[in-house]
Amino acid sequence: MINGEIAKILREMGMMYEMEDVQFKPRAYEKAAMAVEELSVGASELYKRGGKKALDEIPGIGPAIAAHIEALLKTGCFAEYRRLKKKIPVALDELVAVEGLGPKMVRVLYRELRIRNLKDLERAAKAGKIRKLAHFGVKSEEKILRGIEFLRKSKGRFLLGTILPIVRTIEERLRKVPGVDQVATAGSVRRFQETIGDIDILVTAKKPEAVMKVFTTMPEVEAIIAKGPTKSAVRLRQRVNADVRVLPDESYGAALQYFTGDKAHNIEVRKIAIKKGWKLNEYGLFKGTKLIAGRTEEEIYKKLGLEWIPPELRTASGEIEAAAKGKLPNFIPFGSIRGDCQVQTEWTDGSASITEMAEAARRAGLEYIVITDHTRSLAMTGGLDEKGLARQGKEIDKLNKELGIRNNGFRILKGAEVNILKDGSLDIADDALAKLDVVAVSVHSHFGMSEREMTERIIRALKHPAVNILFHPTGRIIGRREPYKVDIEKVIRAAKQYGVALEANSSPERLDLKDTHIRMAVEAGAKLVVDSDAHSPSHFGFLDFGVAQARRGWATKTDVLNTRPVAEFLKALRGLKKR
DNA sequence: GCCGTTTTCGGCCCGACTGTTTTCAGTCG
Repeated sequence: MINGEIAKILREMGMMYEMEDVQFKPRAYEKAAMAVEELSVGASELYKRGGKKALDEIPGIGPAIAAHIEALLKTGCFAEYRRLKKKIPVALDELVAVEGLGPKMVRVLYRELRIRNLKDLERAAKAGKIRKLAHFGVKSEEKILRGIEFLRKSKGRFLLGTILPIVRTIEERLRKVPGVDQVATAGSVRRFQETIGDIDILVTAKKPEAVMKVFTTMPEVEAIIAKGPTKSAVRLRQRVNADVRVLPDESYGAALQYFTGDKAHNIEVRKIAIKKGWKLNEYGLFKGTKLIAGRTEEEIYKKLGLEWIPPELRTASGEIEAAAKGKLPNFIPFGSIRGDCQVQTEWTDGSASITEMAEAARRAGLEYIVITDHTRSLAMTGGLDEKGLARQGKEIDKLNKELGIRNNGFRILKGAEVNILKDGSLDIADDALAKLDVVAVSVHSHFGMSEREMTERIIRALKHPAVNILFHPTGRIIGRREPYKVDIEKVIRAAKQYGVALEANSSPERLDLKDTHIRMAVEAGAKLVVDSDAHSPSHFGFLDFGVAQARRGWATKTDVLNTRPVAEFLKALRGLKKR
């Protein structure tokens, strides 16, 4: 059993205790689930090495949950889970995925209407049965139906952020198979799409049988869909399908090109081949029956008169024309972010201390971070007020003195993620904002405003002379929450006018601004920052997702302020205000 | 059920918002 599955069961335990009105256990299980999810090693590995004691030592996991995990690893279940599940036998994860539905409401729906899953829920809602329940009404019934519809739209797609670690593990495993030469994942994963449908892995190897055997017997495999000499397909426990294809060396580049897509891009590229009287398929570029390119992608694009096009750009939105003219811009390189502009700590809803986050950032190759804990009115995170910010500022000064020497000048900057209130004002007083290095603002409430109201609200905040960055400008959460209604073009123009940088948030479930908005911002001459929205030390790894998004938005290094060293970054940020 | 430079027992992050209600439970993150 893998960490994700253990975490899922622990999370479910928490929800079931919540339905039972048990105190404190829900939070304890929730925390334990998070702890397991964030482990950098497999829990089963940990258990194998150090037994139950090793599990107990994980912060957030004590003797009771360690015993549950032990049982999970040994038998796949444990008694308390079985007992609770029997009481309320519903597909909890499925039902609470509906926006606005939580464990308590699920309990009522089961007790009163015997609703066990999404199908039951939809049927009952459509029949008007839900509005008759106590504490439910027409509005909640409508909201449930809207929630189901939204879920259905995003169904079958997975966040790249959740899939990529699995992909890397599988790639590593295949690389170790004797006789294997090259391993790469194509498709939407290689294109760094926000969400992906399945995993396409390409392998060159002398003995395909060995690859297929390893691939179809991996621990992640739930079912084998197909197994042949050159192609196999499996369903993974994460409910995502994965294909592997074994190819001859001379076709590797052609297959990579063919399976990386997207469809529109491939059609355009193949049209160019046809115009030249050639044929392009997954085995190569052919003149008649003669293979003229196929070993690498570069030689295929070159033969077709194109610059090599980075995978994340292959969306048929101008990249082919630019590549034909040799005029692809110098996209912001991966790994070029020097400082992270959005970092939450345990002062609010982050999981680690300022020091831990700084050290993790330094290990990730960064030179500075901006601490941007939430402010006052975001009470659920324990948002900081002016006094809290002042105390945190002192702490940061102290840490900079200590760490500066030890860490070769690594800098921690003072910042905040200040709430934009309903009327566009900020929830922190001006004199406190003046003491910060970086003031970022964002919307966390009143998502239901009209487009005009929301746009005016945000622009009023941008006009505030202390504001440097607008965080997650559209508020979307991929697959879970639609963006709020806002005229993003107007916001971009206002950001440029008032000297505010726009965030390209790298968190795999936000990616906000999204690629098309980034391109609008770049074209409008507004400046950007790419940051991770880190809430725990491992989150600095998200930066690649944001950089990929920025590349797809045609951003170059100069468009992104935090590609600069700390002094230049601060100077550039201030410079925006003076223009 | 977890945790400990206030505690091995007694605390557990605090409040806004929504939709349902005539005073509040549930969700959000």
